[in-house]
Amino acid sequence: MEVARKKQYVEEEVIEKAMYLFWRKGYEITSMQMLEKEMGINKFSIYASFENKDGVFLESIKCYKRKIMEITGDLKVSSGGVLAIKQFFFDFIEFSKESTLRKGCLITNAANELNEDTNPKIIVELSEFTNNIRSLFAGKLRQEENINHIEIDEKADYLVISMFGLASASRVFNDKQLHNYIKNIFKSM
Amino acid sequence: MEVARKKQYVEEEVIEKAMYLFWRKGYEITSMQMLEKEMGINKFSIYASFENKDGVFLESIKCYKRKIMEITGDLKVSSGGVLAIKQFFFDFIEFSKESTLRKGCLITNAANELNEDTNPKIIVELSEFTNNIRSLFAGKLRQEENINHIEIDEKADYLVISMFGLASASRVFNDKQLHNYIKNIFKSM
DNA sequence: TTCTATTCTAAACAATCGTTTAGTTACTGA
DNA sequence: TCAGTAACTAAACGATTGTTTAGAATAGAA
Repeated sequence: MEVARKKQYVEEEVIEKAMYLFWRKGYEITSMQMLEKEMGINKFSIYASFENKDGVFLESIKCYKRKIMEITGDLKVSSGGVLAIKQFFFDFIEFSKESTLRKGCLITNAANELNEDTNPKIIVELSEFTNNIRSLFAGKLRQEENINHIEIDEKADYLVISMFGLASASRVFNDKQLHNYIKNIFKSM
Repeated sequence: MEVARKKQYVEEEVIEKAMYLFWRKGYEITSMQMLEKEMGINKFSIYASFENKDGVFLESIKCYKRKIMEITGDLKVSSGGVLAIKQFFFDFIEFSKESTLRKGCLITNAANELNEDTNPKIIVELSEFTNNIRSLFAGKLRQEENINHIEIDEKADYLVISMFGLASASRVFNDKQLHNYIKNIFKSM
């Protein structure tokens, strides 16, 4: 492929802007027109770089995953067991904050928009995300001394669903309620 | 107002059909064209009875509330304290079942679709629903003997958010995971 | 039966949806 | 310097969005 005119944008940069738009508005409401304005590039360029709307969304999910991994980065190396997970929960709801309105979690929001016509590629991306979080939690739980190994999978599942619920609830409930919720999640752990 | 030609449909009946469509598809995806087909009446009749799309959705939410009240009806009269709430959680996820696909909760789904342009009337309807559930749970908790009265509000809040999370999670996780989740919710109660 | 009020059908409305394309601009290798 | 190629702008595509409207059908009152 020969070199001609250079791209006037960096794909990693414009997809981050798209990601935040999808996050705030949701998949359905977000239109190509809005993406055009938010990403600061022409529709032609969007289609050239990402194929179509679903392509932009898929890359947005991957971008979101990278952001989450920045938070969970500490989680992987540090010790702390269950308490480290609890701290991640607090970090996670702070991460979803935007002025007064909460955006929840891009993944959770997308999961709640699912229907029988949803692009299978998107479904795969979503379930991969929950699998990653699950094994991350399971790894942390194994640091605990007094834990039955059979219980680890169950507890990890419980924590993943709790986090899913927390993300969803964070769109409607206030800080005090959410902190109280986290406190209760870990009461039985 | 004089009587002329009679309505060929019952509003309570067609709104129930609309409610199930919104529940399955979500607010944004559901179009007037789809509503026309599902409700079995012409667009003109829909607008005559419910003003506009938001009007149909608002009535659908009220219809959904009535359905939920049928489940919680037992909850109000019977005793059983926390255990009664737990049973309601199980009933609730069964209620959201539809063949293999789960529809979650109409209210929760709508809450997850919220953005800064959402019709305020819809937001009011949603928060009223959570308030009703909260006071229902608080009433049940007061049946428990060994409970601090200051704790009741906190625990009721915790249960409401857990139910919200359960509804949201039920769209992605399987029966076994959800039952495990419910078990863990009540472990600390 | 005739008049009038209401509900029906069906077509049309402007606006927007996701996507494509024609034509211009900008860069590079020869 | 200039031909070749990729990226740009901007307009257009058909389909569908929520909403409205013109005209036919139907009912009860006079």
